Amino acid sequence: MLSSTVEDYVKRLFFEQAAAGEGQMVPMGKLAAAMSVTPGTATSMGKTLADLGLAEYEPRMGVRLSPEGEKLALKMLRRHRLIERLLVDILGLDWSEVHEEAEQLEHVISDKVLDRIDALLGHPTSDPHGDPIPTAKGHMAQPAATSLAECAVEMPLRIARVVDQDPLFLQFAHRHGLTPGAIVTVTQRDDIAAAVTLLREAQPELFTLGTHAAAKIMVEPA
Amino acid sequence: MLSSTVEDYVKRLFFEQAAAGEGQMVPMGKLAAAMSVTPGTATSMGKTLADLGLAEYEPRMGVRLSPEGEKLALKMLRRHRLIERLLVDILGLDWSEVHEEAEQLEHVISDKVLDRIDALLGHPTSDPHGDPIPTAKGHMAQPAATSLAECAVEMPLRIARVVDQDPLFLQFAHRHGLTPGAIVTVTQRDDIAAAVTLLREAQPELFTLGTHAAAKIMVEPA
DNA sequence: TGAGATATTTTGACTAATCAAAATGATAGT
DNA sequence: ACTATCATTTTGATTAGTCAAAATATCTCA
Repeated sequence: MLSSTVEDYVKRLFFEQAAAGEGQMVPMGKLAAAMSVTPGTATSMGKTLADLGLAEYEPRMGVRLSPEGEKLALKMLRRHRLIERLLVDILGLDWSEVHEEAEQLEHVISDKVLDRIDALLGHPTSDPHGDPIPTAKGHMAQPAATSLAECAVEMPLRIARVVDQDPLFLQFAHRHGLTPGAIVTVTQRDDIAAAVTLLREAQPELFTLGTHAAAKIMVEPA
Repeated sequence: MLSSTVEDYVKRLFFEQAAAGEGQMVPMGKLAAAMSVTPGTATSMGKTLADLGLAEYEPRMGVRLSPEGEKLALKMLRRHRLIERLLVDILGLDWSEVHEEAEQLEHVISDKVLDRIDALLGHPTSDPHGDPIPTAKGHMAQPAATSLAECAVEMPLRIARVVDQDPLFLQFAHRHGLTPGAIVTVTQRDDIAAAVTLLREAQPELFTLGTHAAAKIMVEPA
């Protein structure tokens, strides 16, 4: 049985590794910062992960998930995202508050219960924020990679994911109809003003938001 | 924030205290046995509970929950039992397997999520085994106290609760229609044979079970 | 009242996860 | 090639929860 601390490190490492790209080693400092822990703690945990066969650790180089570790990370992601869907679709919680809840629940839900949740929800492929849910076998669809800050203009697009867990941002996005599934068209992008103006299918008025916010809203061809 | 270990001790203490009756102190040995822990561990935890204001601890006498502690215990019971209902009614798990699951989940479900579960289930008053669910305010109905091993004969009775968490026993009970809500009539009780014979509303044949098993099935007037 | 049995408490040790701070290694820039 | 800087690792300490085993208190019964 793995501790939930170990599970958290593995999950975080997965994200850091994805950000670093292509099986790069993640430096201990990065991992420490991501886990809000001192560097020494990250080092000792790096060794622990290696002992558990979940990662490779090279002194002064960093850590990298092993195939085992990646499998675990994907399993955690599946749990997390299915739980978020349950909380929103069945229990009616707001999408802005489910991340924190799921963060706790993902460590104690059994495989059996998870399967039931999956079935009850009709085997969903994405969570409330649009993030893809890995399959039970550990396969995850490639998520949309273009944001409103860089997409083509004058072309109808579907919002695929909103990549920010901050409740305030999520509430803002919801208030303005910028949730997964919504269709929008960027009418103008002004690099000097660092702003993006767009037309939302449901509303007649134009809406402008800064590129920093726009970069968090991922789209795909409608 | 209280650790889940503390929550577990408080819950267990609540049961031990109920078994001892009337605000009696629970000896450390009892608590240790109930928690499957050495006596020394129970002693040190007793002091910890006292420090947290959850119990009174008197050396060589035992521990007893404080009003605070009782409130917490009832809260844990509410969580546990509502979660069991969710697992059975919404997720379709078997009543024999939900106890273990709930044992984990009860420590990480937030109050908000619990309220949603309560509402979704329509504010149920008992869990799948028939145990009463305390209200949010901490009030719990008095559970049925007469078992098939001691009830009146030749009188139709409703099964109110089945007091055993062992999956094997629960599966047995279910297989023979001895679940909360079922109507049965004891036709005969044989003290020498240590057996109880009963007629189940749904089935024509008589059914006999030993008093040890019968004592786990609590009934109330139909 | 004293001896033995039994329950409880104490003590010392262990593990996982953490921090602070000291030690060490690597890097880059003159 | 030397040194200043920065990242990493080590070391020693802490906390919660646990055990084993030794010490102590209480109870019972003769």
